[in-house]
Amino acid sequence: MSTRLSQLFVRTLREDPVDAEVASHRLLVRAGYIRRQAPGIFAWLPLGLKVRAKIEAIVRQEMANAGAQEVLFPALLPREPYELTGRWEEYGDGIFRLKDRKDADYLLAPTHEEVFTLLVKDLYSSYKDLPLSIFQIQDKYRDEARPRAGLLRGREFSMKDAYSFDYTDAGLDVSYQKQRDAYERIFTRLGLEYVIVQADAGAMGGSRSEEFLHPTVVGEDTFVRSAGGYAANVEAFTTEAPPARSFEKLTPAEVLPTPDSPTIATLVAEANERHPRPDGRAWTAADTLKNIVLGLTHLDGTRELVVVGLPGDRDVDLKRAEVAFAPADVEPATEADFLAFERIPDRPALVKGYIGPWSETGAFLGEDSATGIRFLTDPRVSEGSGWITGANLAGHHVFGLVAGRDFATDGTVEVAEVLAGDPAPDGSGPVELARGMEIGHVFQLGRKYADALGLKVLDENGKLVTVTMGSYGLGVTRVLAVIAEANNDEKGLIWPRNVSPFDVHVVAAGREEIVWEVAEALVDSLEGAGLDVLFDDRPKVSPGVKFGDAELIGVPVIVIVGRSAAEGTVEVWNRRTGERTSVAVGDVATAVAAIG
RNA sequence: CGGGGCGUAGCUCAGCUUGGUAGAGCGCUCGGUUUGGGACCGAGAGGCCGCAGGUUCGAAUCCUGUCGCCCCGACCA
Repeated sequence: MSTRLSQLFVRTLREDPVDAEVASHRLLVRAGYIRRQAPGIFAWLPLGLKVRAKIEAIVRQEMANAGAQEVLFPALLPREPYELTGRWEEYGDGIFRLKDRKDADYLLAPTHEEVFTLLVKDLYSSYKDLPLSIFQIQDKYRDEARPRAGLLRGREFSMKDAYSFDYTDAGLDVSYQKQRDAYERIFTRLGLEYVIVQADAGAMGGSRSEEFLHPTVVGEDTFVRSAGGYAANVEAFTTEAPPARSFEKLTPAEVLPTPDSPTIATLVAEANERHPRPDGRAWTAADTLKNIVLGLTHLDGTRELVVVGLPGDRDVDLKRAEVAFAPADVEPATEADFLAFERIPDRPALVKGYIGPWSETGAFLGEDSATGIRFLTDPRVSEGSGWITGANLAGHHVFGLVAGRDFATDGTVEVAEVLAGDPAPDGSGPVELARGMEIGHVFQLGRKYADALGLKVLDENGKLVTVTMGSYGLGVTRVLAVIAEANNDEKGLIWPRNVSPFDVHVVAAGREEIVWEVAEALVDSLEGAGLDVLFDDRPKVSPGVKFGDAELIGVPVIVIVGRSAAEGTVEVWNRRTGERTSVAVGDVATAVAAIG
């Protein structure tokens, strides 16, 4: 096949579009792959569609390898299935809803678990039909609060979503592994670096969940990884508790005056000045126990105050807190929360800046304490660890307060921020923090949807069993953007060969008749060799413009037919390395094939 | 939802402070000259200056309101 640039529906832009910040967005628009229609919604031009189709082809091959069959659901769906699982409400403002002429509710599907489940229920009723894996490549619609970065977070995006159906947990493990393997092959073929991180399975009720993240500074997720191979989303990171220590040699706790020390920084300074450590080492923030009051809003609307205690050198990571307290909503306690607490009879006052689990009159925090406020601590607050913390008395802290001896907790909680250098929970060394973009997610859903929608089959014993499911998402248009993000330079895009819109970009540079004759013949022969050729045949366009467009469009191999055409040679230009070599016309196909 | 910025030609922008009825570059059309790194000359097409009120003899410009967009944050399977 070949396409003449003079005929291709495209217009490249000389300047960067003003609304594009990240490289992939900027370049895909500039090079004429996509055009914005509305925030987070894009039209696809021929170049963009060709790349998209190549990515889809790779995905389809690997889905077939994994034994999944392709189906296609509409993007426009009725309300009922989503009503059955509660997601019509749960999604809130996150979905596009619409009504038909009879005032019936519809939505543009944000994801398709429900209808996949219902279709299987419709067709299958025996264990003999399982396992089953089916998938589609379909557009999803989410009314994002803030679409950003072009294709990286859109309101309309293409996703490959696969679902597996098994009637045993062991079967689900096998199906899950097949998809997981397929993802590894897909991203490897696409040349995309990826890290598989443990994800939070949380509110979805699943048992196993892993995300494929592509490390990139424009990524939206923060994850951690260790040199020893541990990787996890920060939401899923767990902290190893130090071993319990004996209390025996520890000195008793002591209340000391610390006026004007409502913050950790002032407390540490004051402690070092007025109450230096007996061993001569300086107090640090990590020696203090910071007690943060959080306000939880439970699903039934009730409000609960919770205090979390964590080492003073760490802040609460609200994303981790959301996971820890799911499904409740979490926010720092508000003034209204403190006022409401004050109005409860027979409760001691919370002294801001001096809150702690212990007071001279007994336990202050915890379900069985004077306040009755639930008190959870970071795993580092292990039995036998000693702390400086608030004495619930303005201007006073208690020093040497020992967990398990002087105060008790209602349990541990993972809400502290993760810092670079923290030890990985599997002992594989200290972790580093990195940014990543989620490009795939494999997820053992378990029986949540099958339960809600009544998907059961008869097993070998003639008993009805609920099917267990997995869901496996891969953002096709996001992957396209991520590839563009990872493969460009200041001149434009540089596609990997197997997703490039064309195999080779032939540029005719020069006005001599011979240039055009040689170029035409070359295009024919490359086509004959099975290559998909983009031919810049524009007659009155200067070479500089053609070279610039070729670099912008990003086909990895460019062939320049120009001043040496008469001698039967052309230049083969490796877009990625910039290297240009003179090649006899007859050897071009071989030279092109040699460039990955 | 909070913070910041911006709406003038297809694109990137100037003009607004100090009101006088629309500009540049690129792109596009026609003619000619050019042709290995975004050429040049000449002639053109193209804008309800986001929208609605108001002030004024007169508003892109001043005032009020409104809508929209972009960026950062919150949120997000």
